[in-house]
Amino acid sequence: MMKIQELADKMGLTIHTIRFYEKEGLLDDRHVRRESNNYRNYSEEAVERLKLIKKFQSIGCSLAELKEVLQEHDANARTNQQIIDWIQAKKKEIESKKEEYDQMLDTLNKMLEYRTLLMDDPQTAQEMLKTWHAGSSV
Amino acid sequence: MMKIQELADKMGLTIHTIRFYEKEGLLDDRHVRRESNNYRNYSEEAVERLKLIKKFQSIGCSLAELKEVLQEHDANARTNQQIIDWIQAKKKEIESKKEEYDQMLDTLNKMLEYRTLLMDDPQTAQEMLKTWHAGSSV
DNA sequence: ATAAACTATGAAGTGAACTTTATGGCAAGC
DNA sequence: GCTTGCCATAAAGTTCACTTCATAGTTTAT
Repeated sequence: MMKIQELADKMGLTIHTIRFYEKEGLLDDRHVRRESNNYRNYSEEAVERLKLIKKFQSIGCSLAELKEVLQEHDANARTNQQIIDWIQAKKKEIESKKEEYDQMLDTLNKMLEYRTLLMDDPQTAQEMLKTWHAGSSV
Repeated sequence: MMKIQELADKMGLTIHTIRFYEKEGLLDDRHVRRESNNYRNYSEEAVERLKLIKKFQSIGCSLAELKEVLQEHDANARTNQQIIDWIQAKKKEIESKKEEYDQMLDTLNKMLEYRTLLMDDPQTAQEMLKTWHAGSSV
């Protein structure tokens, strides 16, 4: 049984964040109870809960999504196949975000190519601009 | 010379966004002037300006960063070498974000491996859990 | 002439995940 | 018994890039 600051230190969170999670319904009375003085009192399960929250955050879950996932986790409501499907959907989500970054990198590489050429061979660089039809420089 | 809705249509933006950009200092009187009725009047330079804004947004620039970049662009204040350095810094920024996503994918792949095994060979999956020391399931 | 459509302004709202502020009740040490 | 420090709550603030709202002046079409 520990108080909020102890849990915060243990988990590398602030006490504000922990209270915030509780307000958002990510913790319930398996994790927090009140002492006679109204102070919050956390069980070991709270530690595991916060680890789980961190794990799901680390795979790109929003708190809203996390709340759903945790509710189903608590209720043991999903079959293994459903979980597999969910993981694969999450993978696609992240892969498509990665592709966005790849496009940014493509653009940046083109800019870099142009700028590098501009140092070494300004004439050819000029040609490049026309080819690209890149109106306002790069 | 065009009015705001025409520019918005041409650029695929809303009139609100265009006014917002002006308020943020991304457009100046080379791009917008006022008619006698106080309506905004946009030049062709405005079109180019918005294209430039879109280009920089597409490589992951915030509006704040964009503002800086545009000011220096307007003043012709950066050498080619400085621009090259900037592009490379931007690339690193984006690559590190990509790495975060790679880590998420790693985790998801491990989860998937475990869950798949759990369907095919529950016993071995149990072993896996112990090896991972993954406290609260995966 | 009147309604519809476009323009203007400033302020407030959105969403996500916290953080900060304001205010005040307990507790531990000296 | 007084200060220091931890605990409590509710509400507001933060960041970003817009969007929405409320209100009102202007222009165009019928």
